[in-house]
Amino acid sequence: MAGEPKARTPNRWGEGGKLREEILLAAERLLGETGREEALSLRAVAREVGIAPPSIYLHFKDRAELVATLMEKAYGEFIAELRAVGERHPANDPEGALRAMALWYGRFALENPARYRLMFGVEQAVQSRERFAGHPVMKLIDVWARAFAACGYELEPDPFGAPGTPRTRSACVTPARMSADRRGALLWTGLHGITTLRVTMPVQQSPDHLPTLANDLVSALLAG
Amino acid sequence: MAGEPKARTPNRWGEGGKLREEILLAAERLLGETGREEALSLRAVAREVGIAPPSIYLHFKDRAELVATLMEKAYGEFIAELRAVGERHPANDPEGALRAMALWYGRFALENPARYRLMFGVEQAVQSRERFAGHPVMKLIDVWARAFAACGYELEPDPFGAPGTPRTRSACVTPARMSADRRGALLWTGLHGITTLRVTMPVQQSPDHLPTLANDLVSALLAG
DNA sequence: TGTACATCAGTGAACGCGCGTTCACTGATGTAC
DNA sequence: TGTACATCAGTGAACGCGCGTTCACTGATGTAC
Repeated sequence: MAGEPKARTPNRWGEGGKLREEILLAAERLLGETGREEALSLRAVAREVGIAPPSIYLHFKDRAELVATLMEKAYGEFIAELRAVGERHPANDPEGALRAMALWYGRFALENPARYRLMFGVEQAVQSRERFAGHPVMKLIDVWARAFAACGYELEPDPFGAPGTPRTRSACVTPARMSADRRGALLWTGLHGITTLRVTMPVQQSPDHLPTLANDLVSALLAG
Repeated sequence: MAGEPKARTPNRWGEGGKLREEILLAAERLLGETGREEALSLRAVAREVGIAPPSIYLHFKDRAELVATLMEKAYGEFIAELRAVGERHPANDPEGALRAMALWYGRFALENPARYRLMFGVEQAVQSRERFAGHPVMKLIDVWARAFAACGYELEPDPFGAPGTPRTRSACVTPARMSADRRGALLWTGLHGITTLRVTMPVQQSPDHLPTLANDLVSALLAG
């Protein structure tokens, strides 16, 4: 009935690592279907791969380690692609690059909601400052800041240096000219807001809604 | 050891409804602690109230109905309070009202993450158009649009009228002057992005970060 | 060329857990006659 | 004033489920002597 439940033959000696990849791929597949990391169970992954549940423990310490691995993979691929989108634009059109990146970000979030949630969902909240140092999300913040810097705005010296670094007052009150970092943060958070609300609420479904909002947002942040 | 496990005496005749309120309050309390609707179990609620799990079924058809009730309550209170924040401002300072509302929105999200998630979390995604008609979130969209209208921007005629209502081209491409509705949508999504990312990533924890970002966002949207 | 042993890849059965929900019930309070 | 009955508020025990994880194991492949 249910296909071949016990067809699997063990990998050869030294090829045990192949199963690790199979597990990761199956987990990504399931995540794409169910949408929520919390709904991803080891037993479901095992079923998807066609192995016994304990076999997963040959490659991952526990469920948490599997999820962490999925997350790192997702971050790595996402940031690399976002950067690539910007770099594909001619260097003399930094604003176009910014718009293209914003649009790609929005599209990715809408087309891959599960992956997006895996990275930026509340479940994945970074608890401690220590774990945040070196978190891949810092690379993302940097990508946005540099994209604005390319448009002529100034980078802050070291926005993530020592915690409690005193900031000048002009950086806390609305400054005469917002830094590239702050513009980047506003763009990112704005895009995040647009896309997560869009996933949640199917409001104003016209297909050009996302591009329009994203474009308006970039325009607002390129002004002044 | 564990207090009084069977102290409860039944309510009087006609006062069965009291338990319903107790259940809702206990569920809200638990939600505030655990943070995630999915982690809210009927059995945990029953424990919190001090009743047997089946007693919940005297007042709610099933788990889904309990959660739906919690959500409606949260929306009602949230929107009423947001409106009130705006109305407390003098009528000749609509921009100040807008800033106050934006700030209150951000504070609420950060201080009540569980309630916020209950309303705007991805788990609560509105599936169908039918269920969206009359959804409380439309009231929220309206509140923002009217707040911008008070600042002198034009309201769209009927943004949520018949689906597929043809829009003028100038409303889809970046228009010469953005409508109050679109400004409202950008502000809402921007605030949503700022706050959800803030909950997730404790980046740049300086206490005035949220006010500054929110203020910058409002400024950007009041320009032009 | 044989054989004992180590290592590898993977499994079957079981554990204890908390869950949503159903069922038949208990005991107090009201009502009809 | 009594009594049979209806209604109300709530319970105890059980159901079947899927879960993460542990345990002792199987059987094939390599290695030392």
